[in-house]
Amino acid sequence: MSDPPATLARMTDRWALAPAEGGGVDVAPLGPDGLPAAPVRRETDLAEAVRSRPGVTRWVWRSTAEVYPDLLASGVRVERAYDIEAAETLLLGHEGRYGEPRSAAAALARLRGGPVPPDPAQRQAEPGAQSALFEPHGTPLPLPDLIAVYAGQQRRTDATAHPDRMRLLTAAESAGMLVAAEMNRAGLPWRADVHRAVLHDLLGERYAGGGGPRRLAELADEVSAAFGHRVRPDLPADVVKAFARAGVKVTSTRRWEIESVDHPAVKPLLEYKKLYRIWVAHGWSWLQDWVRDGRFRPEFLAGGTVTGRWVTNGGGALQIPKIIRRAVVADPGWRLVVADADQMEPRVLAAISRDPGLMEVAGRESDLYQSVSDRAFSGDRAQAKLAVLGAVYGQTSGDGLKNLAALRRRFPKAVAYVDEAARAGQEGRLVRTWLGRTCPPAVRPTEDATEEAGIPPAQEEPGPAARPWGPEAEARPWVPGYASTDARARGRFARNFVVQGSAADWALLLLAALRRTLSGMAAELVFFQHDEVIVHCPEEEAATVAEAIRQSADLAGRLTFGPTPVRFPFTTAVVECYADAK
DNA sequence: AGTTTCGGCGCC
DNA sequence: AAAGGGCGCCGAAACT
Repeated sequence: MSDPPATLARMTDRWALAPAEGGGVDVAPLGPDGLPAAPVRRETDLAEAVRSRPGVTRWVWRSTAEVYPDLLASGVRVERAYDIEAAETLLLGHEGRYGEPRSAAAALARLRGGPVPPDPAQRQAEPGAQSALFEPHGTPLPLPDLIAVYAGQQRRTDATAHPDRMRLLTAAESAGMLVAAEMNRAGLPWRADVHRAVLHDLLGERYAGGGGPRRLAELADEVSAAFGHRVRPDLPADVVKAFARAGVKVTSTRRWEIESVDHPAVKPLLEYKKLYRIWVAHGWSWLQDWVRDGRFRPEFLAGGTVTGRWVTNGGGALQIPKIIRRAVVADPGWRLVVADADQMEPRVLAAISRDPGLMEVAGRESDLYQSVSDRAFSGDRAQAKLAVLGAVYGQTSGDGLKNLAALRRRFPKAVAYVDEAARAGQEGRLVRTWLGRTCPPAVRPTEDATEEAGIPPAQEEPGPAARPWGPEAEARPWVPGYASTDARARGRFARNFVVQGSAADWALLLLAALRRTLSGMAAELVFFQHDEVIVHCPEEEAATVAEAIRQSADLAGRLTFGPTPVRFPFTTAVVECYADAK
């Protein structure tokens, strides 16, 4: 290594990086304007290029998923990154251009005025899924082109209503992608033997009658006996028919509907459904598929949803049943620090709406739902919680409405905030999180579906009134009133979006802060689920980690929402087993 | 026979 | 009592 790179690294903290053909890598330092401060250098080894420049505080690259796993495999971590394609997705959304191709190559084409290439991965996505997912190894760009896109993004960021927030958002999303890649590498400690013991305890021997577990076979027999004839409890149609023969009308076999039925088959049936679920979703074959060498390795995808929440690929990592968490056990001498944000959504609502009453309540660390109920629900905590969640989710009937009225009297600005989001969503206007992540005004069908339905590829404004979309739009033309269900659904989506999405903004900042604090330690982030993190660390680091989480939460609150009295307390447990955390 | 959708339920 | 947001996963059913 010659020494100019190291020198430059001290002068300028941002460098751009792009893998080059033949396993090499191009790097260049960036000036304050986002343009190269020195000529592009071709180097032979990606990891060495990064490792030899410890002074770089932010690496600008096309795609974290393209570059970072290789770096981690070489034992190299970076302090910060800027993910150009993640930023492009956020910027396009903010500009009301959801659905335009988001690749760096597309961004370059828009910059240069050439034909815009479609995103290859987008075509395969689910209709309307709007996944932020990209093939990690999409079209690479030469570094000078990539830098041009980056500089353009800086200008577009500056042009937003709140450039500081947008910068924070792109930085936070990029940090999330670093964390996700690191968590994917670490894996969640998982004791297969404990998992098997739990399964045996619940389900009996793996192979018994009919090839399934013994306990399921027994329960199926009990269900059949209760009906007086053979019924397969895993077939909804079978069960509905059996109830009908017994003189009980049910329209589905959903738990809440079956629960109220008075019939001897109900009890074994519900038990069967509970255990069947464990068996198919987290049973022996799941264990075989997803757990290796004492680790469960799902693939975390930051920015996998439009609200900014993450998703996982494989193994249902964000839906691990409580009972199965028994198998998540720290390594010998290590601990799990499990931290769960307390009443995150109403606290976020307080922070974004600036409702004086709700901010005051959320300014305390004590149970927020209890405080709300003391003020508006005569101490009935359960009602208060339902009312708050109903306001956030857009409940439209039942006791929720009555409770919503009570909530509105005491916390008018908070309810007005989500009401306005819902109205904007219904009317097809843009709705944003606090940091500027933008809700798609309407979900657009894929190009294929659009062509089939004879709908022109949407260029037009979303329209003053929400219009139906997709194949059924042709079959059922929109008339006022008729499609209100769709418009209302979009209203509910938008209502929830501002809260869930702003909460996701905050959670990303939390992760970023926590990651930085942990960087010199043996501790590793191993799990993240919306408002909950797990850090795996040596026993002696546990107290430090717990404190780091608390401080990171405070910092994230201040960074995300600016000066606010709202607090974001965590319930933190230091345990050997995840199941013991609650 | 292979692919997509549905039903139900797990998590937040 | 019964219902509102976001996801993923599985087998069965429905389809091509």
